[in-house]
Amino acid sequence: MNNYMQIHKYLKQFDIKPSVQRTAVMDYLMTHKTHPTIDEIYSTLSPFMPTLSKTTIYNTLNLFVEKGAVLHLSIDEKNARYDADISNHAHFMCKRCGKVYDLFDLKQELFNKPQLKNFDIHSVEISYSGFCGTCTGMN
Amino acid sequence: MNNYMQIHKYLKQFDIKPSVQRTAVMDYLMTHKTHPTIDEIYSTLSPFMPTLSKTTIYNTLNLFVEKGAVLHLSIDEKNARYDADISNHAHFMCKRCGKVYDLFDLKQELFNKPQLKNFDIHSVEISYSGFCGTCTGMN
DNA sequence: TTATAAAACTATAATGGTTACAAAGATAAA
DNA sequence: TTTATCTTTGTAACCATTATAGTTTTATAA
Ligand SMILES: [Mn+2]
Ligand SMILES: [Mn+2]
Ligand SMILES: [Zn+2]
Ligand SMILES: [Zn+2]
Repeated sequence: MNNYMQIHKYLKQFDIKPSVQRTAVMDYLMTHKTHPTIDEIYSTLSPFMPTLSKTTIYNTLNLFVEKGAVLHLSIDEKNARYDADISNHAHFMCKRCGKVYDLFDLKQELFNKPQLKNFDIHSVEISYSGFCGTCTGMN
Repeated sequence: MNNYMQIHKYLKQFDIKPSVQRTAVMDYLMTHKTHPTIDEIYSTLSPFMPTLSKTTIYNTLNLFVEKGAVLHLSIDEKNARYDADISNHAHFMCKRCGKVYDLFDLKQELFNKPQLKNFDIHSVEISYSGFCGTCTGMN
């Protein structure tokens, strides 16, 4: 209940009207920091909201990204992934298990490069890929 | 002629048999440093090779990427883009005109980060997006 | 409250880039 | 030349995403 209030407040900060569906999606993103796909979000929420449509998940996430409330990640070639952590940080995707990991925050330096002088930068994405420690037995 | 010899040599370095089609695609990539899409490559080559199939362009580029002879860029959400420059460098894509620009080489530092200790890194991609100088009249 | 308009949601169809598949063609070995 | 292997080709299938149109919900105001 308190949680819903917080999410409503958060959505309003980005000029997003907090419908039931939107609140549920944002709630999911905030409590699952796994950079989920549309299908993962839909599959989890659908049993609790039987009339939920996958199109709504698409619409909702497109709106969130447009309003700047969540990040869209291109690191996974197969499916778009979404991140409620809108800070600038790098990601790693494991090609074996498919998990997407947070790595480190991007330094301001990356935005001050002289080569960027004539570009109006809207966003930056740093994507590593390879095998994670769990998959290689490295840790 | 000399050019073909060079391309053949280059392909063989990556263990790729230099067929006519493969040679033409690599030639295209080397002389057009625009990070082209499959369609751009196909549209340009097709008139000169009437029997050319778009599937061959797909097969060829998948092979090149697999063998490490070219880079696959994910910066463009709509279409895959390819780069014969296999050095580690950052890219910018203009959301208005669609051009993909080379920016700067990635520093070794990006591979030595302590947060990467437990990851087996195969590749890194740094993608900026926004508006380019030509589109904003900035230059 | 009731009427009306706007916004959001839903189901389905369409789109389009990419891959799967099987047949035809080219190359290399025997 | 025969045979096997590799490459190319055309078509069909796949599948994530978007477009569309109808329905439901929410907001506005009479
Ligand atoms: Mn993240
Ligand atoms: Mn490049
Ligand atoms: Zn893994
Ligand atoms: Zn531009």
